[in-house]
Amino acid sequence: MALEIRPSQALRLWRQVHLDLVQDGDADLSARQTAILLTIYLELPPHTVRGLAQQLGVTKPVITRALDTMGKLGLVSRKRDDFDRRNVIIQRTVAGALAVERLADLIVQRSRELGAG
Amino acid sequence: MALEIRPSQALRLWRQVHLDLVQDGDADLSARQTAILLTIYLELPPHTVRGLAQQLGVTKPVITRALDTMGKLGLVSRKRDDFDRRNVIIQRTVAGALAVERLADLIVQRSRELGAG
DNA sequence: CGATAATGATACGGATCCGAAACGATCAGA
DNA sequence: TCTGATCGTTTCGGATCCGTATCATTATCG
Repeated sequence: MALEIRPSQALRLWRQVHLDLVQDGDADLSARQTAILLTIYLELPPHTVRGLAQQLGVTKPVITRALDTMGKLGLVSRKRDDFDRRNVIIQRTVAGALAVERLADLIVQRSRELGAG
Repeated sequence: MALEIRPSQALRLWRQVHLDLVQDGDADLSARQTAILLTIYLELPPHTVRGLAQQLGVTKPVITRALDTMGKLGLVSRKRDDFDRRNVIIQRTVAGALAVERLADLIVQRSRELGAG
């Protein structure tokens, strides 16, 4: 079930999708923000600041700031953990789910357009 | 010759490669910088500031700044066009070619590890 | 020559991000 | 209770980036 892709195809796919993301006018996320967003939407909850920091190998303030930014964009939301009020649970949103879905469709579409390369 | 990939696979690939890029410690490039870098290394030269700005749909200072940053990282270099000294020709470098090659290998490797998803 | 156009770089104010350190709030255990 | 650990946030100085506007240099053409 492994995906068969050649290096030149991989690069063209990577370039084209990034071009689309830049041109779509949506606030383009940094690599870190992208990794955080997709981790939240692909991995099993619950997600915490500390957990995300560990998975990404970055410090906690990086996560806090990324959540601030993506929260303003409506891509994620935060909620105190009622069982341990030190924790913050990061939650998905409708807008975030839609954005992730759009990204998936974009990658799929651009990969279909790849030639033999 | 189209690449068969499902949305969930696309997202897992996107996430994993971004995780790798963040963790590799290399200065992670923005979406714009990535698009610029790959355009320089995939499209036929010569590349100019103006041409890149048009292809990306951004303003010229964005390109100038990105070239400053990537120049410091050794990923690209600049050279005056001797036939029209208003132009600046953006050139590839050995370090840049290596970085692009590493990115390609990373994508290929991670795509091989995808399950049926 | 002189006027106009084109190119890439720079100045500017504002926004964002970084890592390190410190902080307040909360929990756990003696 | 109270001491220490844990959690997420905030602060700090410094760096980067943004878009707009402007700049110096160079080319083009009358």
